[in-house]
Amino acid sequence: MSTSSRFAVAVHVLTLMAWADDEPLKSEQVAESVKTNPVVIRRMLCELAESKLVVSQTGATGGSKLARQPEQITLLDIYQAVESRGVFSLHRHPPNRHCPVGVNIGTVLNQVLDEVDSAVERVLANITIKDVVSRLKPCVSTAVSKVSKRKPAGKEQVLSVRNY
Amino acid sequence: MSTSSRFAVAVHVLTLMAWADDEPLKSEQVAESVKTNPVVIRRMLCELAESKLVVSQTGATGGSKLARQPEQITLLDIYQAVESRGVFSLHRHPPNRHCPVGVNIGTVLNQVLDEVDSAVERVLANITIKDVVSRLKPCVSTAVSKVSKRKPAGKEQVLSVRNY
DNA sequence: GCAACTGTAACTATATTGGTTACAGACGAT
DNA sequence: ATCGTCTGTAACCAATATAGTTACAGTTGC
Repeated sequence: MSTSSRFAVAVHVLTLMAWADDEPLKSEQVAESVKTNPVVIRRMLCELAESKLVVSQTGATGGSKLARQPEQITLLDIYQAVESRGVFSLHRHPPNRHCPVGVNIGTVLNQVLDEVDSAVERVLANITIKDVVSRLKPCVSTAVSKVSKRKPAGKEQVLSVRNY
Repeated sequence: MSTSSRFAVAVHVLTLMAWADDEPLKSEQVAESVKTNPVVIRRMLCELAESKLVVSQTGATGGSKLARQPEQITLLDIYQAVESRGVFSLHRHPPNRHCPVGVNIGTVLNQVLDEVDSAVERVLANITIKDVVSRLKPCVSTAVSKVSKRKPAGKEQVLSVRNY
């Protein structure tokens, strides 16, 4: 699966706005944090605006901010706004209609893929942008303050294979 | 997300083999059902063989068949064999390390993506190739036999938006 | 030995995403 | 009113991933 980073970037963008706390952000500023081109950000902001997750203002002193409170925006909202398709796809071209498996495998696969999508959506529906900001803050406090309030790191927490 | 059809095709292939019931299938035959090139199938069969899901024999009268019973092969096995990466990706390039959000959003996103992957895996782990074959058979019986044994279709079952 | 397979490399074609340039239109400041 | 600074959007290019194709060496049964 060649997954896109659209969801990751969208969460990043909305988190920035929650962080900025109602102060409108310019696409330039957002792009700087995401390290990409402002146009890429504006494109994504348009999609997010269509889904009523952000509001933008044109003109000088313009910018974008959240359309709702951070606790009222779930990751599912974001996922549906920027990831058009489900987690998996079916065959690029339909299989052989004259094969008993080929003619019906699509139906069964669709059932499976729907189950998978539902599972994904259940997870994402339970996390809000406010949650993301909360999860972010402990990291930031250790990064910013000299005297960390966190427990002095017993076992190093390995988060994931996925890395930058 | 540009999802690949690798998982769908792999399930299709293993379902064919379960259907064939221990009779080795040639890549040519499989390709005909999937409607693709035999080499594409052989490539996939190599991956599936590495994960010990199928066994192949070279030479004349060669072919491939399941390495285990259909009820001992889960869709998770297949998923892990052919889809290297998780459901989502992080940013293509790491975000700005000098931004409090940018520097730590990856950590939080990894947590979320791990939760999503786990949810997907829980679903797939509970479906075997035997289940797929079972789900397939009612469709085939209606397609093949003139007199369907199924209830005379009250409400048409809408399965999914996803279609061929 | 021969015919029919698999395994695999090398290449092309296609699709999707991300990045870039360019510019029209909105809007606040002066 | 016009000017500078934004957004919105089109058009295009680059990078990447997958699928499809051709070709051929190696294996195996007859």
